[in-house]
Amino acid sequence: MVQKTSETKTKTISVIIVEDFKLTRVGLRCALNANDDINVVAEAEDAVEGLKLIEKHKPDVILMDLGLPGMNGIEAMIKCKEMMFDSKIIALTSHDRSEEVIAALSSGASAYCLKDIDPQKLADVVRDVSTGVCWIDPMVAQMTLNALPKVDNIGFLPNKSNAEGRVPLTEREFEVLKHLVSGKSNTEIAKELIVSVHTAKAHVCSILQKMCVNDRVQAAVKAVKEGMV
Amino acid sequence: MVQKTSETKTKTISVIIVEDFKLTRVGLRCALNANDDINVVAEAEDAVEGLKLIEKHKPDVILMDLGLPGMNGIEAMIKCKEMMFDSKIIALTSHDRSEEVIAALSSGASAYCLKDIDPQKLADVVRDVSTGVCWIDPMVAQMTLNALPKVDNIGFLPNKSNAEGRVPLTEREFEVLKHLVSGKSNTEIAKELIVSVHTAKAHVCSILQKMCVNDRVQAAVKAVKEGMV
DNA sequence: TAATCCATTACCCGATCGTCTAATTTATTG
DNA sequence: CAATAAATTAGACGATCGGGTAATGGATTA
Repeated sequence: MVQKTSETKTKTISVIIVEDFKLTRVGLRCALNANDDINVVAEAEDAVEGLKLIEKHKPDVILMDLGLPGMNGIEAMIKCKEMMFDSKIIALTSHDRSEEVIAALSSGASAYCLKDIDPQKLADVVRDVSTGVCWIDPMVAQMTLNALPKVDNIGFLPNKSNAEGRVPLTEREFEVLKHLVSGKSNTEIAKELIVSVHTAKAHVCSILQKMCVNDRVQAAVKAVKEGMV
Repeated sequence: MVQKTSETKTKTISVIIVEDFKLTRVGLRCALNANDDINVVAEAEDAVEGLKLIEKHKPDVILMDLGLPGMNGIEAMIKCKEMMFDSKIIALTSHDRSEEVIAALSSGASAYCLKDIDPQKLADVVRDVSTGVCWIDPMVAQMTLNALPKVDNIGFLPNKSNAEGRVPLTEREFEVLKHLVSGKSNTEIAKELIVSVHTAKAHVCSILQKMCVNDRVQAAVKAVKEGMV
């Protein structure tokens, strides 16, 4: 039994595998289940089935093959992000085409692994990703970094009033924020959370103050840009 | 003595630390040298000294603080990349400003760590990065991924009912959209563009329809996510 | 136990929003 | 020239928003 080195949490990480090749699927499951802190809770051989299982199990991590029949992995990830779980997605493929890598990572994947990855390394990635880390395979890391907008700005003075005075949102407020970002009105948010409109408004007000913005549009934009949701 | 889990190489990873705070420097060195596969070969307290040491030792991995006195970490990394060693750089900072993260990663860093990282985790990152992995701290992972060009813009998805049925915005509408994304009210937008509120409202209405959204929040989020602004 | 934070609900009020209809002017294109 | 699209302005409507203030119950913490 293999143990983690750095992580100290003991919580089991639930994983769903979406992969069309049965053999690969079995391989992935075995490799991951060999770790007692990782538990493969379901498997799917296509995106549609995968999405159902994801909605049902709300796993911590999703292993998503990109070359799926029918709906491909990219589309699946986009739909996956529309459902509002915070499952982390690992894109798994044998391709190293730049467009596919960028497409995957910009569509919801937090990690990109090539299929020749060492099984034990994959387990490490699953752990990393479950904590929110972005992990990109060496073979495609450079092309990904190259795709980032270049910054000519050599104006980096430590004027960060940002991280300092930041007041953290409560869990409930985060829920509200997610709905807010999706464009819901206070009434709709209230309906979603099964509370009164007054409550929703109160949360929104609190969010605006904590995020130091004047209205919900600024809050939504800031949330998206800073990856809060 | 801590051992790696996944990696099987036995080669020692040489590391150079560039960090102005002596205390942090000592902490980093101790944390890393506690691993027998990692060897801190040199330390510098500013970028100039760091570059000299890097040229001399050609380390596998460079731990680069971004907030250095004099030449900052970003500049140092750019100069570092001009020398053509394949040293991998880990940007180390306590800031989580989006611009700084993107700047670092697009200027040569393969990894971005916040300084509150678990020391043992940092050793894992050093190992990962030495193999070419791109590793990004959970706190800033999402904002980095958001900075990648969107799928729609790279035409990965062949179907795209989106790109086809999409009605293009006029120039004026784009102007309005930018202000809208920045959280301005119709009145403020009107003032900016030196038109009446009615005009601003008309444009916004038109934008909402063309973008197939119900309100300005959805428009703003969509605009940001799709990199329209 | 007292204090504090959070979630919840409620009411009020002015400001803003989104949609509608309708009109004028300018520019471009057929 | 005629037609079309874009930009502009206007008034009016109901819906929604954001900011106050205030109260209650539950949970956690000092």
